[in-house]
Amino acid sequence: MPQLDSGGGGAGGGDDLGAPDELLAFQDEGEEQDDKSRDSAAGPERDLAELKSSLVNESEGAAGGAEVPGAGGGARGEAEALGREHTSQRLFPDKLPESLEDGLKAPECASGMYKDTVYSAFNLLMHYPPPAGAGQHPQPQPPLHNKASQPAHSVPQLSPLYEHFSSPHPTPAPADISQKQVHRPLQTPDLSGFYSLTSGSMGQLPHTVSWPSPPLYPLSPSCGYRQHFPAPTAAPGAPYPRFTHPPLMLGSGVPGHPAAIPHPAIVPPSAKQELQPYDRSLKTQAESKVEKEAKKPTIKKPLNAFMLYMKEMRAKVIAECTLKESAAINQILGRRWHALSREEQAKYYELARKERQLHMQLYPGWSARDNYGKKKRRSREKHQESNTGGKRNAFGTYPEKAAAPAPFLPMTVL
DNA sequence: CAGCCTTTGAAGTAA
DNA sequence: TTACTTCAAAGGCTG
Repeated sequence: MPQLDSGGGGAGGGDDLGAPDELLAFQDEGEEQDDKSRDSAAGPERDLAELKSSLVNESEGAAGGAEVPGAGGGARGEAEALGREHTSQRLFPDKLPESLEDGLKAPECASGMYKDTVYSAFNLLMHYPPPAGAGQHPQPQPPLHNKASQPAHSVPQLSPLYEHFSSPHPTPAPADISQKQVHRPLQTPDLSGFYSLTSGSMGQLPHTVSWPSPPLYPLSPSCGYRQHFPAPTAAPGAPYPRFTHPPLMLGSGVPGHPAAIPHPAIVPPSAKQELQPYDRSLKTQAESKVEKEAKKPTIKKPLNAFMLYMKEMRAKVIAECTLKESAAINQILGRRWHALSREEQAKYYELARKERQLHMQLYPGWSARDNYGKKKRRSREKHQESNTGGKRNAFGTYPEKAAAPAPFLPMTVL
């Protein structure tokens, strides 16, 4: 389990999933609760569009610890400022305007959501499936995860890794995987099995997770409020919650095997990068080398706890709040994230930790640095603006606007 | 159509 | 060690 409550535990090496914030985020449970009730008291009648626009306006003006005006926003912000030491400078408590939350409480938002649970991803992980091709490996290694309840011969179930690693894009053939990915410890049955997936072939296997007992939900049907209410009304014994996964492919994952599929985190280069034969003939060797490099599929960063949470909850928020803009959804999810109980968050931290572990095993030579510069960056002006304008720094705090704007120069400008 | 927005966390770089 | 940047997901929006 994550070292969330140990206080001093943190030094777990690379495996330490306890980020600084991880602990701090839990420090004001009570305040959060209070916060929720206050939130709940806010009127649900506001128009969502208005809320969205107010979100923009307030986000722009909310830096520097200024209270965002809004229905009850001041009191809420105050409470959070008092209760959360690490977020005392943060924008997020105020960033999502009360109005937006209000809007999310609109009737269409309270339509019986949360019959699912945030537990799903974590529990799935806890039930990592034994790989279909596990038996084919000569040197079975100890499983990464507790699979006590999983019969080794059963049809592989999806792990959460599948969930978020599965890509809508066709997966490149293993042979295309760069040398780097390569040391992939494919002798590890667990891992090979985990990633022997292809999104294209998984569609027919919706996955349902069974739950011993329905938990209570910390979140209310309206967006972002904690309200313990009985969960799901699903019939006893029925799968709970239903957690549908991307389809699963039953390939072996063994290199060279026809069904072997690389890690879903591997993103094939855009087809646009493919060269026409004519063009190719014109390329110099050096250029070809560059092209070849460019063709290497990108190994994505493993998702962190919040990303996993977002991935799981996004659809619910979208359905519940009829929102589609990710920026707004992410704000809601950010609030919900902080509203989660310690235990609930811990599950995602644990899940993320396992993700990282698995990722490390799959791509021993991979570094986050590998992907640096692969995304187009914002302009320097944007960076400076955001750095002085309320965007959080590396520690999750938000610099005061009044603070002397230390001239910031990006490390690299591509 | 590439990049922005927006969130948190992990990991990288620079000083 | 500290301070900061970049990337991870996602989908509407924008220039």
